[in-house]
Amino acid sequence: MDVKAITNCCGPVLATPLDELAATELAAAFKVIADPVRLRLLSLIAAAGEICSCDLVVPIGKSQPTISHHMSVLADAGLVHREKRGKWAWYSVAPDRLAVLRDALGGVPATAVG
Amino acid sequence: MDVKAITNCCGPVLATPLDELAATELAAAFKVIADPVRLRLLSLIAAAGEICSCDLVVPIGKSQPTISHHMSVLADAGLVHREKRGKWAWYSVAPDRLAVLRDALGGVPATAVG
DNA sequence: CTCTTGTATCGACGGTTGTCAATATGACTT
DNA sequence: AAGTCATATTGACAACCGTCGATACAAGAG
Repeated sequence: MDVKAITNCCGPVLATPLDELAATELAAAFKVIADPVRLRLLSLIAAAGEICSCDLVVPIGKSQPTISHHMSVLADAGLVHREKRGKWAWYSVAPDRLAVLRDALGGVPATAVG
Repeated sequence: MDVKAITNCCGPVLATPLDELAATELAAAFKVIADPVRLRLLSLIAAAGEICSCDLVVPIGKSQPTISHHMSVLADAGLVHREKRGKWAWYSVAPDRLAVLRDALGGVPATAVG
């Protein structure tokens, strides 16, 4: 998917007028989570705290290359951490990156609370 | 895009194990806002409070059919309200629908706070 | 070093999506 | 009724994305 790391590029959508660049960047970030397999992967990993890639293929029900592909997308976006231990790849979620997307949807800013 | 109305289908992604159906539904909802033009349309409409469709074509810089298409996607998802007055179509945002998506991204659950 | 095993990459295919030109629809005006 | 203007729909095309089989890469075991 040619994914870039999710950054806190812009204020809340409903509060800030988005220029073309910011909108493109934010849309690309939302595309990362706009996929059922990746959403299930995220919730699986979050539920386990930390999980081996080998334990993802069966519950998701997709081929190993497909899982690997989606995990690369999530990792490139910074939504999960990847740590290789021997032959295995262990993943954990990066909740702060998800929070960036949540903050873009209005609501309470992460730090700049008055 | 064959869009369905965004509903509060599932708990926070990082808290709830998503089954296949819920994940598909949530992913479809995120796909609606995973587009730069639609994000800019949302922020434009939010900034104006209420805006005529005729005032969207020029600032976005896309053809009239393209704008109309994106507005239909947003309206079908329930993210904007459409009101026809004579020849014109007036749009306003539905912040509660965006909030559904925000709540799915973890953070504070809407009601079930301990 | 060779074999096995877990993971990543490559190449290809099918379905989806954003875009526009052309056209249809619907509403007001004269 | 005919004309005009704003919006919606249709059809077509190019680009993109998810998927898988085949294969390459990497790390431990024997």
